[in-house]
Amino acid sequence: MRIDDIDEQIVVRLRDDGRASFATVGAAVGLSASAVKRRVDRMLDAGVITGFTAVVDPEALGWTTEAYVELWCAPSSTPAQVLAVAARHPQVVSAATISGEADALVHVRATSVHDFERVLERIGADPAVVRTKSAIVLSRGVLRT
Amino acid sequence: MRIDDIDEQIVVRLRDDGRASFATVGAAVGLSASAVKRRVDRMLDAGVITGFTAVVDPEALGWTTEAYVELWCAPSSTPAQVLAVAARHPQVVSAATISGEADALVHVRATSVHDFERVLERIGADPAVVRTKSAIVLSRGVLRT
DNA sequence: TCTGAAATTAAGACGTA
DNA sequence: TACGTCTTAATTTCAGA
Repeated sequence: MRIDDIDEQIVVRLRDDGRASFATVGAAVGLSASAVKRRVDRMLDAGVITGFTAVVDPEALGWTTEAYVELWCAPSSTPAQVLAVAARHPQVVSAATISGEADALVHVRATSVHDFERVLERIGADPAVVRTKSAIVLSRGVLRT
Repeated sequence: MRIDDIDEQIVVRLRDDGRASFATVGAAVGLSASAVKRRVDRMLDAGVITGFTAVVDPEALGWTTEAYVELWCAPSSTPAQVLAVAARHPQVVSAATISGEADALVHVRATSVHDFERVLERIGADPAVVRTKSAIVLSRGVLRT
């Protein structure tokens, strides 16, 4: 899909405030509300904008423990299978196969260190996973997801 | 702040659709639109809900290269300083200090491998950073951020 | 792309339990 | 304190130019 300059400006405004009215966005980018809506609908259809969401403070909801886990997978299993293993747990925020020593990197948010330990055990217990190596997050710098 | 069961349900709905109307959310959780609005406003004030945003497909906007970079920082510098270094680059999606061997882990999105190399060089050139070790993302599994 | 009208929604005031 | 209802202003949505 073709994204022009105005589309990008619209995306920037909507990332900044996902509930901004089309009229407000239009005023900022120099279009009418309906023109903005049509562009947004088009980007939603094309998958450029996946959707809208509320940004929540994990700590406030009790997700106080955060960690990154490197995964080594068995020779007989594919990294894709390992990702599937990770995705089964609701504590897994993201998972990706990577270059380098480990095969995959998993981002986990748990309600406690104990909760994290449980997830780690379950992931490690899967036959597709040979070894794990985890690093607990001490403090957050940026989070621009 | 006290979050009750209904608040959590509201958060779930708004995470699923950040532009859902208060009436729609209310119908789902058994409240009137104004009651939902009051609760959402309260959660916004309390910082439980940080805001609303459009979820964008990075690939569609040209951010095709993704990587994780481990950082080792100089003895004279604090991990917090290292995070600040990372945060200066718009390509840095997130940064956190971690336990384990490395001092920090940085999540980067760049427009190309070349673009990523440039960021990596700049971060590595900072006096607070002693060493970096990066892993390029090969494929994404989940991304529930 | 804009305009304009109809339907929907947001936002706030008011009364109640 | 928290809820629902009601009212008004703003917004969305879709038609047509």
